[in-house]
Amino acid sequence: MNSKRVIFHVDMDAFYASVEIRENSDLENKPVVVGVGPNVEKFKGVVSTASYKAREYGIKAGIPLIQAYNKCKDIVIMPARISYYKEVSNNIMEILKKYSDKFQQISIDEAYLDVSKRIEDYDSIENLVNKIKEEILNNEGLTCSIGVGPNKSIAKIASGFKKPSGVTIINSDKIRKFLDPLPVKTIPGVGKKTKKLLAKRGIEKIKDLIKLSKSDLISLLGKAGGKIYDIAIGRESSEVKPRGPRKSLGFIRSFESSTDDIKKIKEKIKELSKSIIKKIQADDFQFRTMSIIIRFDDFSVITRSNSLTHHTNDYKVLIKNVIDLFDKVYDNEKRKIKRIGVRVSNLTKSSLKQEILSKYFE
DNA sequence: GAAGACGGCC
DNA sequence: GACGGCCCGTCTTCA
Repeated sequence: MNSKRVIFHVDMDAFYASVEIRENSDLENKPVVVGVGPNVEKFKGVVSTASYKAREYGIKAGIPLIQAYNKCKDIVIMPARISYYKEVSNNIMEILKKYSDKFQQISIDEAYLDVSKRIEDYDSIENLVNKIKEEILNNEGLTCSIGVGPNKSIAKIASGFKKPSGVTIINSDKIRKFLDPLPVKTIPGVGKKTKKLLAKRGIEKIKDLIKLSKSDLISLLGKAGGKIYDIAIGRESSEVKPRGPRKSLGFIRSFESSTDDIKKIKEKIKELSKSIIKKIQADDFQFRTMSIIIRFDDFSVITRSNSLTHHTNDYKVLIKNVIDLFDKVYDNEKRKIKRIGVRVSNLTKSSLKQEILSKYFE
């Protein structure tokens, strides 16, 4: 019996920015930034993805566009075209599926491949990695980084180790050598907040982290602590499994400047609701829970939600509930609103019941 | 179970 | 100081 797995994590390099550069060769080697927000031309918004050239100036995902501009006056800002990036993504995911026994898409530009059955030795890993990189480059003109490891977490950390267009292969006997010196932040699930919490206790590297027991970490970080521990000791063992159906769907939009104009806000809520219904119906979903998300100009956020007893995909039902939720909140609020969102959850496929029933009657 | 806050990702 | 989301999933809390 050989239960040793070989997992690939494939991660596209600066995906959105790379697609834009592919579409326009003038942008090559320029500090390109894909921006999202209410008016990216006027620097109202944030960086979604920065090209590697832009990163040399300290520009990275999440920072305000105006900050990015201040770091480099030559930046080229491209508004995000998510639906187009999704098309490109689909092409890439089809390539990756072909080369895997089990496949799991994680996000628009990331996936896990379980390739255990296709691998006999180190050389065959290298061959497979190169084949995948080559096909993506030839077909789509894009580069990716690939991490290889005995489990998903190590593969993921490895793919981020050398970028862009990197390949990092971690054999089972090199796990400690690889993980020990890495900062805790490289562990998936450890963000700014967890990093800070650990730093207070002098824990900065993964080798510091594994000095604690699993129960120490759980009492410190809650349930997440257990997962983080397993990853740190190299024993995370979750399966590569196909992505399930989505659990929620929402749209969120910022105003160019904060507003308390109720009419304008409700107009936006209707717009967002309409988009949701359109998408929900196209994908043949129904929902049972509806939420609004409000961000005020002081950056505080509140969400309010409401569940029905049955599923629906009706616009009227959504808009009524969502406007009610908004009215309830905004009655006693004087703060201006910067961003508003609508979200539906508790989704089911409309046709699912029929499918199950028809199976019984076959 | 429902609701709401929160964290992480590109 | 500036500030997103064709952004979602999960954790926590309370009933």
